[in-house]
Amino acid sequence: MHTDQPAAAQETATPLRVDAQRNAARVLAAARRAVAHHGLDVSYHEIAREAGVGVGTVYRRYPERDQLMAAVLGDVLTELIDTANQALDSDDAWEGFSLLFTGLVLRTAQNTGLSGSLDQHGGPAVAEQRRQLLDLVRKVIERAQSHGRLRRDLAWQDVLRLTGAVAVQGCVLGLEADPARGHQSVLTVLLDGLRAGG
Amino acid sequence: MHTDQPAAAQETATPLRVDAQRNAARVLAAARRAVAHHGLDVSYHEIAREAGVGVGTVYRRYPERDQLMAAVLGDVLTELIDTANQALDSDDAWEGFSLLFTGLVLRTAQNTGLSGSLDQHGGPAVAEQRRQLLDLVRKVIERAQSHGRLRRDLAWQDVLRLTGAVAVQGCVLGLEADPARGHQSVLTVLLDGLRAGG
Amino acid sequence: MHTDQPAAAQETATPLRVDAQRNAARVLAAARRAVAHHGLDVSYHEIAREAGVGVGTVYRRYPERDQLMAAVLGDVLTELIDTANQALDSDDAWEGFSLLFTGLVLRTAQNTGLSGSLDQHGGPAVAEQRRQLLDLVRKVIERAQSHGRLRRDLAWQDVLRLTGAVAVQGCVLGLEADPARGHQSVLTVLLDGLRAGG
Amino acid sequence: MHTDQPAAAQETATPLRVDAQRNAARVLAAARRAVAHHGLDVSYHEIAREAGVGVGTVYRRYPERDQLMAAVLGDVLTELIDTANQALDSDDAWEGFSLLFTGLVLRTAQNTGLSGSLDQHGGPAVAEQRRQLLDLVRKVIERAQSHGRLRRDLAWQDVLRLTGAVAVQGCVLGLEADPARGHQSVLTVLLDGLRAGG
DNA sequence: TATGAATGAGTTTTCATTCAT
DNA sequence: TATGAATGAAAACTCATTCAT
Repeated sequence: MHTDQPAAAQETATPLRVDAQRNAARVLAAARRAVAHHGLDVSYHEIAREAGVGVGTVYRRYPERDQLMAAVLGDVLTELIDTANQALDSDDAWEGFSLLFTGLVLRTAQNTGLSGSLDQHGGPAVAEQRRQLLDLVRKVIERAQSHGRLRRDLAWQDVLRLTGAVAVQGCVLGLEADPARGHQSVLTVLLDGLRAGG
Repeated sequence: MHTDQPAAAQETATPLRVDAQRNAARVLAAARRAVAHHGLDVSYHEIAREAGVGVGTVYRRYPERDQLMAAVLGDVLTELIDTANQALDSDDAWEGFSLLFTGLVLRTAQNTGLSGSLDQHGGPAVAEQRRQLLDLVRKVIERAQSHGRLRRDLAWQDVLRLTGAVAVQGCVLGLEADPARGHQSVLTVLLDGLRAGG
Repeated sequence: MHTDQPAAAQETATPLRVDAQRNAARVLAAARRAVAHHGLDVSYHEIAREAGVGVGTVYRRYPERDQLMAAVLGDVLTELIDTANQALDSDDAWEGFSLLFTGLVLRTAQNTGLSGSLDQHGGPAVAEQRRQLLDLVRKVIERAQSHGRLRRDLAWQDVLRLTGAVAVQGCVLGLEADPARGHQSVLTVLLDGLRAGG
Repeated sequence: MHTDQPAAAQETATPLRVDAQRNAARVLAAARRAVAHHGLDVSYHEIAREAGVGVGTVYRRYPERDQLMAAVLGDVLTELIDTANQALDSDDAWEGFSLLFTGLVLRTAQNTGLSGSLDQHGGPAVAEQRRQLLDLVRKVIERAQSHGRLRRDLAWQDVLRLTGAVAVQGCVLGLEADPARGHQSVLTVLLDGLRAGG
């Protein structure tokens, strides 16, 4: 959980800030959980209840809904960027790719629909993170392709699209979700389908 | 679009029904479009506007929101059952499977989230259709597996889970949707990953 | 039940009229029952159901709600005018008065709230009936007073006001209605209170 | 007007409640007025307008219509119970009775129809108040009867029934209401009719 | 600064009235 | 002429957002 602690220039701030900081973190965490459970349309009341604070507190921290969602997304992106960097550091191009791909699939599954409306809004910070992540992803993919480990008949965007594979599992058919097994088998098929010579 | 025209034996029924029938079909079609565009939470007013009728008409037909959603789902299921039957009729087990799988993926993409709440509600008719479709799907999958065309290390439910693959494309990364290409490349990878010996 | 058979100049009307006439009577009777049960705000749908016809039929007969209520009131007034005439024919002034008063009380009890809005609307026919009845009532009351049988410290309007005595029995206290006994004891007290020398 | 100020031991309660308390009282008072004017079917918007608050506030206080009506009735009952207690304290049995009876008649006139649906609903608090009031009323009546001041040929329930006497004045005849005189003359007759030896 | 009561726009729902059949 | 489906205005109700405490 990465809170958006802006800069390091507030040493002399009021001591109250300790409380505030704790609350901010609580709200963000609650928001991630709430979004995961109820989707993008969670009410502020729901988030407030989840965080154990009043609605007003959530509004004080995030006056605009976009800001809150951007924070949630930013939190996810930060984690993904970490993963992508690790992937790029990996000696084996395929291993790196599959590590990243797995991460993307899993995060996506938890944050269905998130970002939809954040394409336009969401602020420059998130946009920058997104650009950064996409750049890393492209590099990981192209490295795997140039090493002959990842099929080349796909644009890197197509690979990214497969990321949503487990987002809504058999939704129309009302298949009961089985996260544990489900994700694994789905990933196996996807990676087999993506591997060069597959 | 399959309207719920009960039986074909009502030539002598009240003439009133002509209008009603037309409207019922219009409402259902509008509901499908509205749900596809605006998600499960479309307002009745939106559906009415889309159908070109008054709100009251939608309410007369579907006093409970669940009933309406069940009808929409039922409509989708009917189409899928048709596809599944065709798939089973196909001489080639793999061809049949890929036909059905493609259909499932595409329908799922259009109806993300639908059915979620219909597991509980939705009525026995929808439940029956669901059971029927799942049975067909299982048969198509097992036939392809027994013919050695579909990898055997997957339960049929896992195959079904892959169905959601294109539901939310690269959602967390806010990749612009490119339906035309997107679906095709995703399907290629999925089918390659699923084919026996993949 | 007195239907509003307008004039006698329709001997050559279409034979369909038999049906219509029957329906008109049914609707009026249903309206009286419906008003008695549900109050002045009964829905046309309720009346139609009670009458066993479609709503449209009720509307054809009474396009305006006032017309329907006026018809119901007219029906009641006709009966009361009959009673008032009998009262005036009675040899004994007190007996006549108490006969009429009893009738008024009982009718009123069944038609609570009726007429409220008909003061303004309701049409000239009802207004005429009302004038006629009030005139008769006044005569009956004044005769009883001049005969020394009815207390003289009351205006005839005050007597009329007592008519509502049983309209809403102990309404605020939610006393279960006991029509049979209730009306009788209430009437006894009222008549005792009204009798000269009471 | 008795607001439901629970106890008098909350001096140290949250200061928030000051506003809320004021609004609660305002809403209840407005509801009484609104019900008196427009009947039991007043819309929540009307009550809100009358109270000078938003609809939401009325809903927050009374999520169910029954609750609101129960509160209104409870308010009336509280007043009547006060009156009944005073009546019982009176030295003169007849004076006490007529005081209470007058109060009942007047309140009833203002709250016609109220309570009807509250027989079933309304909650245990209202039921208890009702029981309490009925008990007091019975006592007042029986005391007046045992003192030979109130006619004995009436059950106490019959006396109560006379309470509705002015609820709907001359309703069927559309007599213009004249509250000032009307109530007085009606009461005179009723009390004369009720007095022992009347 | 945190709280949750208040607000009112927007949605859901009902039902009086019209009108095609 | 009778019917009841369709209509849409108005009532009931929810909930995102504000703001007094």
